Parts: sequence; C-alpha cells; structure tokens
Amino acid sequence: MSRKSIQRDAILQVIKNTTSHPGVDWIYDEVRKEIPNISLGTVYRNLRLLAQAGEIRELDIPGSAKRFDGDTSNHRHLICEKCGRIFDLYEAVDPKIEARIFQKTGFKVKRQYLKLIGLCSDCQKQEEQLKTYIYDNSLIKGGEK
Amino acid sequence: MSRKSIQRDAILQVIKNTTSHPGVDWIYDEVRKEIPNISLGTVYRNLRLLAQAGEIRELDIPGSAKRFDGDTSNHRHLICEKCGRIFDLYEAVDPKIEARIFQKTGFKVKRQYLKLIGLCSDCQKQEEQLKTYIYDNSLIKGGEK
DNA sequence: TTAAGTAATAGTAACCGTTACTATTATTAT
DNA sequence: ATAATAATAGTAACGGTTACTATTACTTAA
Ligand SMILES: [Mn+2]
Ligand SMILES: [Mn+2]
Ligand SMILES: [Zn+2]
Ligand SMILES: [Zn+2]
Repeated sequence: MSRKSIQRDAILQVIKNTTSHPGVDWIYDEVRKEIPNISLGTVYRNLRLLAQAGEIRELDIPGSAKRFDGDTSNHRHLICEKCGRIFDLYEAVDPKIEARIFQKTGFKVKRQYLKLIGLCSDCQKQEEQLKTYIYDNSLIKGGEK
Repeated sequence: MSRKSIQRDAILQVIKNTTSHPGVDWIYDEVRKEIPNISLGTVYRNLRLLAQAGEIRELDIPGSAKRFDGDTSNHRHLICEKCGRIFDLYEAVDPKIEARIFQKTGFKVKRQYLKLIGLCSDCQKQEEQLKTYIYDNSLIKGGEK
C-alpha cells in the first residue's frame, strides 16, 4: 500500500465517518456518490488493504457478509438478532482467562472474539409492549444502521 | 424432519463419531464411504435439519467454511491459527456479564460466542524450538483434524 | 519535463460454498 | 396394495468474493 489513491482515501473516509459497521455494498454505494465509476473490485481490494494496515477492522458476523469498523479501538459488539444493528460495547474482556487457559491447556490465546447476540432495547420494546428500561448511553454508541 | 432416512442417519453417525469439528467436504467424503452416491445437496440439507433439531451444532469460524460439532454440550472453542484445528474448552463463560450489560445498556444478551484464536501447544513447539509446557488434558479434547 | 517503471484502477470473468430446483425414489399411513 | 408426500440425486443458480487483464495514473530519475 505504498502509493496514494483517491479511491482508497474515499473508502477510508466513508468508513471513518459512520459508526454503523457497514457492509461492502453500503460502502460501495456511498463511495460511488463521490466516485461514480469506482469498481466494486477496487472497494474489496482496498478494504482488505486497509484492514491489513490496521486502519479499519473487519468484523465477521455469523452467516452474513463481511462488515467493517472504522473504530479500531479495543471494543466488542452487541448484535441485535432482530434488526441486525451492531452496537459497540466498551467493556473490558476478562483478562485472566487467557492465563488460565494457557496454564491449564497449553493453548496460547492471542485474540478473543466475544460476540453477544440478543435484542437491542428498541427491538425489545417493539417485540413486547412492555416496560422500558433505563440504560446508560455512555457505554454504547452507534447502531444507526 | 419427520420421516427416517438412511442418509440422514449416516450423516449424524459420521459427526457423532468424531471430535474433529469437521467441515462439509470431510463429512461428505466420510459418508460416501457408506453411501457412495449420496448427493452433496443431501448432506447440506440434513446438516441444516440436524442443527435446527439440536442434534448437532454448527460452528462459524471467521473467514472459513462451516464446521459442525456433534457435541452439543455447553462448551467453547480454541482455534489454532496455524494448524486450523479446533479444540474444545470446557470452562464456563462469565455469567455475570449478561446481567451487567443489560443493566447498563438495555441490550438483552441471548447468546455469547466466545472464540479464542491462538496457537495450540503443538504449533507453539513447532514454531519455536523451545520449552514444553505441562498441561492438563482433561480440560480439552479433540482436535485431531 | 519527458520517459521508464510500476502501483492502482475499471471492468469483467471465474471461483467457491451454499441453496434452490426438479424429476424420481422411499417412507409412512391407510 | 394404494395413495400421499417427504426425501433424494443430480444439477443449475446464486451471492459474495477474488482473480485476471488491459488501461490509467503516480513516482522517480535521467
Ligand atoms: Mn465497533
Ligand atoms: Mn466442540
Ligand atoms: Zn434491534
Ligand atoms: Zn495448531
């Protein structure tokens, strides 16, 4: 990834300017507003390059297409199984588990992927016409789809 | 899944008789030793049916094809990024996290997927010609590929 | 400031895992 | 046995992604 390219910059901007964990198609559509004849292949290639360079993060959502995250900080994701939105969770993972596993099994854990599937508060309300829970917005952000 | 079928039984047996978390191709090859003209489509369809019925579990491994697990007990997986083998980890996940997230964010967690990527002890030894660690075999099983 | 060298691109074909379709066969209930 | 229909084998189609190829655009050094 040595040379500059307008296309790669535009792709990066699109991802950095959303908190919605977009998929390739959405990114493609957005970037075409700037560069109408950009190739889908170019989008894929640069997404891979940007992820390899650590400028974005690639998410894997069970049974669905790739999604990307412009927020490369250490955080986890809450995936709503109803609306499909992905929320950020800024809560640390148990750090002791890696040492414990290594001591007990000899397996050296390098990365933990904790994915939490469930229902966002919007979908809970919608699903059952029930009580609303108070929650703290400062811990999660994003999820605008 | 009302009627019996020789094909489905054979597929289930293949999965139940290994601890290697096989993929579709391996299952297909194995079951063809019994039923040489079984269709790949039949394998896929029955894997889905068996997973829906809770008789097997479908794993999703980041960036690779589906794998299946005949062990439906509550356990997690250690995935070796070098040899690709998948080991079972019988260690409970932090149960408090779900309540904590719900209280703080309103998100109702239904399922936790904790995937631990790293190096198995074999691959560590192989990678660096270094000391061998003692580990407890009773906590993990499988991984024969 | 050209020219050479070569990343990066647009456009498109190919790929791979999976699902859908269709005519035929096997299982079940009467 | 017969009828109803679930399941199958074989194959086509699909969706997401990667690979290929000719062209374009940076970059460096005469
Ligand atoms: Mn995120
Ligand atoms: Mn397992
Ligand atoms: Zn939701
Ligand atoms: Zn290994």
